[in-house]
Amino acid sequence: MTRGIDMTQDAVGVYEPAYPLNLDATLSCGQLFRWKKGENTWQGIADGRFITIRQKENRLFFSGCSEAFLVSYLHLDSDYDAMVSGFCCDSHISDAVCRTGGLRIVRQDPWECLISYLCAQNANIPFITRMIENICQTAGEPILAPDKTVGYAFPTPTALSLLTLEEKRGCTLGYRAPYIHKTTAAIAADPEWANRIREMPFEEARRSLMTYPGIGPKVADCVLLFGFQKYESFPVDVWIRMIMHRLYGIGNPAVSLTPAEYERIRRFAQEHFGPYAGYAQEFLFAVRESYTDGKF
DNA sequence: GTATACCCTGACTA
DNA sequence: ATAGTCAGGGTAT
Repeated sequence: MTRGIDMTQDAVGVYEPAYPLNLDATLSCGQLFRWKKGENTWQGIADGRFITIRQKENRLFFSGCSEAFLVSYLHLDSDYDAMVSGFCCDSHISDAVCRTGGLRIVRQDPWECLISYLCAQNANIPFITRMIENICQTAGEPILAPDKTVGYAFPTPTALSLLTLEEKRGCTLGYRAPYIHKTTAAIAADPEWANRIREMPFEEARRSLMTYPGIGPKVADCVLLFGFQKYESFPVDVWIRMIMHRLYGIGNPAVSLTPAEYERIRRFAQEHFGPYAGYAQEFLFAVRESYTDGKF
């Protein structure tokens, strides 16, 4: 601003993170669904704006957002080494951290995060991406990128609540459509929902999220971790269960993931890794391909 | 409390 | 080519 440059629009900014960051790992690890990588540059829509980010050595070249937003979004305002050393309590997790150094849990918008992970149940990443894109095109505001291509912001709760159930089904949401329909209606009528949950202790926030239709333990844990920065959250999917069994002998991947089983695994992880268990989970997930050979 | 069928789509197999 | 199978999280019974 001081030099007449509008850093909130398409001017380019440069930022040198004070703590380690691996942008590729951060944006491609499956926590986000609206970023794609071009030549060397990541493009995405967040906070209702087109944003580009490129990492070169220890510098970030970005456009479309303020430096303050970038730092907050990528969680670059916290001491990485202090955080990571808190849960690097054994050789398995230390190995995963070394192999994916600089992975960050992005601060997502709670509302977008909640709907995204409601879509994510019983789906893979390409499918989830399609569902979210359909939602944005159907109910989101169009956004013109600097290169004149048109994208769509994630819709507000009100905008999404105005779609009929059938219009939501048209977004290839399948049986998730009624869940999203009801949950959206509840949230559109209750603007304070996120502030309330943010203030709650972890278990209470978790129970509160699980009262919304279609939100069970897994989706709730993802929303707490990615949308509310409750880093003790430890979402357990089939990958994490398999890894936890292999590395720590906890749980039994041969049977279906029952609620009791889910509970056992997450309690163990929260106890074992501590207040940043969710970060440990992301590192383990990031190296999951190492454990695909053989069966358990 | 716990097990099971079902919801829907896409990817894979026969 | 097309039918059948399966993965995946939440819910109702």
